Amino acid sequence: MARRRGEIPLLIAMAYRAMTDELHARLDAQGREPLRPAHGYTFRFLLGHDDAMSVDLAEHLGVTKQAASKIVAELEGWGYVERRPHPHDGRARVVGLTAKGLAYVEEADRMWGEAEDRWAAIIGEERLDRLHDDLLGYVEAAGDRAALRPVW
Amino acid sequence: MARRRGEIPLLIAMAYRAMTDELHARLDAQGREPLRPAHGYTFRFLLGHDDAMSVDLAEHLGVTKQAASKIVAELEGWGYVERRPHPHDGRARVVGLTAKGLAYVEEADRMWGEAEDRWAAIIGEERLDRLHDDLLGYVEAAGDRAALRPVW
DNA sequence: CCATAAAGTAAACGCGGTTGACCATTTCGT
DNA sequence: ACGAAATGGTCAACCGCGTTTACTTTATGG
Repeated sequence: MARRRGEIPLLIAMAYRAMTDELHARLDAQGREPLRPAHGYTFRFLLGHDDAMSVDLAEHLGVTKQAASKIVAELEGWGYVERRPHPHDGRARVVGLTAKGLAYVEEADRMWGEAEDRWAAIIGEERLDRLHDDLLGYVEAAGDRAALRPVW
Repeated sequence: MARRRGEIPLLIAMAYRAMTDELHARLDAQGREPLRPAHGYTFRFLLGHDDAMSVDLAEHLGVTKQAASKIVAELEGWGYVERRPHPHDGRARVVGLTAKGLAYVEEADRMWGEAEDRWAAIIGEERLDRLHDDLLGYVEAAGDRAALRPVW
């Protein structure tokens, strides 16, 4: 297919939009709390950082520590995360996923997996593998810029 | 490379984030008005819809007509778009890009093109072509869900 | 030790969207 | 053709979610 220069970023934006749309439609149908992308990104961050503090989350999401603190408080109220005192630092609190939070991530992964399957049905598994590698190549080259965080 | 199921959507999110980040950093450096992604999406929509009304833009962006109207008013104030009375409908106003608006889209396309070039340097032109086709395949299958609009 | 930095909290504000009410014009049903 | 409903647009009030500003408490390092 002919490719106009500069078209790929637009396609990425559209694909991203379509996929998140689909996920959130399914989440709504489950009658969950109104989770936003920032919440999902929070869960993923906590998964990979065992003794994370609010301030670490703030840096990862690219927001102020107050905003991160609000997000954590909200998620704590819903039972997705919990805060414990930091073992060595009296000022700090450690944020961690609860069983409910972990279950959400697994559920989301299943849904993303299904989206992938539908994609695979269109272009095939091998091309999906290459797509994965190509995306990974770009993301790794982008470094910190490619953090998993909200767009605006 | 090994691929975890459900990983691709996350990579798309990261790639999207990295690319928009890069574009907006460049726009800031140009000393432009503080254009947001919704503005860019507005320009693209106007490009493809010659006699669009605010209400059409609202539907495209997935916001209320009041919000779309605010966006148009703001862009009009900055000189990127103009509003003219609708030829056949006394209630309506037709929104169109000005020369400045058109120039912005061309500038953005150049920047996206450069982002593509850097990507091509990593994975090669042929793979970029396939990436384009694969993304297009997904986006076309997603239909209306894959509109070019903000994510949340 | 004491000055500075760092984690967290609280309150006021601001931006960008929605909701609700309304006007003017157009379209539709009978 | 005429009245009712629908449509494009605007205005004002509100609200969610982030920032700014200010402060408290605990660590850290000359």
